[in-house]
Amino acid sequence: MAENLTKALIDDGETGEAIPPEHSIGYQVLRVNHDMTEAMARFVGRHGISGPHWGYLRHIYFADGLSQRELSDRMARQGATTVTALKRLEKAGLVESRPHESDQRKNRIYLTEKGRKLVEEIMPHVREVEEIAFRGFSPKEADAFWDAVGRMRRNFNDAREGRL
Amino acid sequence: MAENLTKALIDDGETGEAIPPEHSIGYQVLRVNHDMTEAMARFVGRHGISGPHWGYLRHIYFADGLSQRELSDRMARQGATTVTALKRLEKAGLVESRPHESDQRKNRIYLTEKGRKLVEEIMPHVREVEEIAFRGFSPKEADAFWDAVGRMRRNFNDAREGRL
DNA sequence: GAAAAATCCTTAGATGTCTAATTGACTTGT
DNA sequence: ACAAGTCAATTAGACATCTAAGGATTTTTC
Repeated sequence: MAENLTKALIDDGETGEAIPPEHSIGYQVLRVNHDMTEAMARFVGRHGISGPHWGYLRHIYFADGLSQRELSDRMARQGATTVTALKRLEKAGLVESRPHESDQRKNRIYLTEKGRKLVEEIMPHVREVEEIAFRGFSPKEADAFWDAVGRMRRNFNDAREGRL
Repeated sequence: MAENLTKALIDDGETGEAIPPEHSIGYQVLRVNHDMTEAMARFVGRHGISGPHWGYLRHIYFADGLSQRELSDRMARQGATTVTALKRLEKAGLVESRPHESDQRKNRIYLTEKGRKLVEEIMPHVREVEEIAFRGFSPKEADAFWDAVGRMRRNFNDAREGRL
C-alpha cells in the first residue's frame, strides 16, 4: 500500500486527525525548494547578484524582448514586484527596457551585453545544483520526478481555474 | 533513456549549453511550491492569518513548548524572522511565550486555546491541498514522489555540510 | 464611433525575509 | 575559577514581495 501518500491521506486522513508538517507534502516541497534556492543563491552571490535577480536574468536570456507582464508570469511574481527588480537590474547595467513598437502600454526587456555575459558565467552553477538534486537517482527515477512535478503543477492550475 | 533528467543533464549538459528555466528542476520545484503555498494561503486567508503564520502555528501545535531556535529551524527561517512573526501571533492572542525553566537564554512557545482552535479549523484545508497535489497519482507514484523529495533534501543537506 | 471594460505599468504602503551587530547567558579549556 | 568561546534572542536596516489604487492605452461592446 501507499506508504507515503499514506502519511497524509490514509494514516491521518482516515482517522481525520491533524497532519503534522513532516507528513505534509506542502511542507516537504517548501523545504526542498528552500534548499535549492539557498544553494543557488550562495552560488550567484559570488557574482554580486541575488537569487531572485538571477531568476529574472535567466528568463530574459532565453526570451529576449519579453514584456513585463510576460516576465512576471514566468517568474510567478506580481507585476509590481517585477517593476522594482527591473529597476535595480537596469541600474546595474544588466538589462534595458525599450517601448513596445505597436502597443504603447508595454515595454520590452532586453539583456545588455554585460547581462548576457553574467548569465553565461553563472550557468555552470545551475548545472551543479541540478546535479546535487539528482544525486543517487536512476534515470528512471529522475524521469518519474519530472513527470510528477509537471502533473502537480497541472493539478493546481486546474484547481485554480475552477476546473475539476 | 532518461527523458527528463535528460533535459537538464544530458540534452543540455552534454553539449554544455545553457539550461532554460523549463528544463531546470530548481525552477519547476519553485513553481510547484509557489502553487501550493498560494493555494494554502488562499484557504487560511479566510481565517484571518497569512500563509507563513499558519506555518508557525502548525509547528507549535505539534511541538508545544519549542524554543524559538528550534521553531526557526523547523520553519527554515532565520531567528530574526521568527521574532517578528511571534510578536504578531502573540498580539493576536494565538501563541504565548514563557521563559525556559532551566536556560534563561531561551523561551518556550505555546499555543493558546484560541490558537489551538484555529489550527483545528484550518487543518481540513491542508488535507484538501494534499488531495489536489496528488490527484491522478497512483499510490505507488505518490510513494515514489515522497521518497524522491526526501532524498533530494538529504542531497542538499549533505552538500551544505560539505559531505560529498 | 463612443462608452465601457480590460490590460499594462507604476506608485504607495504593508508584510516577510535576510544579514549584521548587540546583549545576556551558558559551556569549555586550561 | 575564569577567560574565551558559543548560543539564544533581539534590534536595525536592507531587500523582496504582496495588495490596492491610479493613469494611460488598447480592446470590446453596442
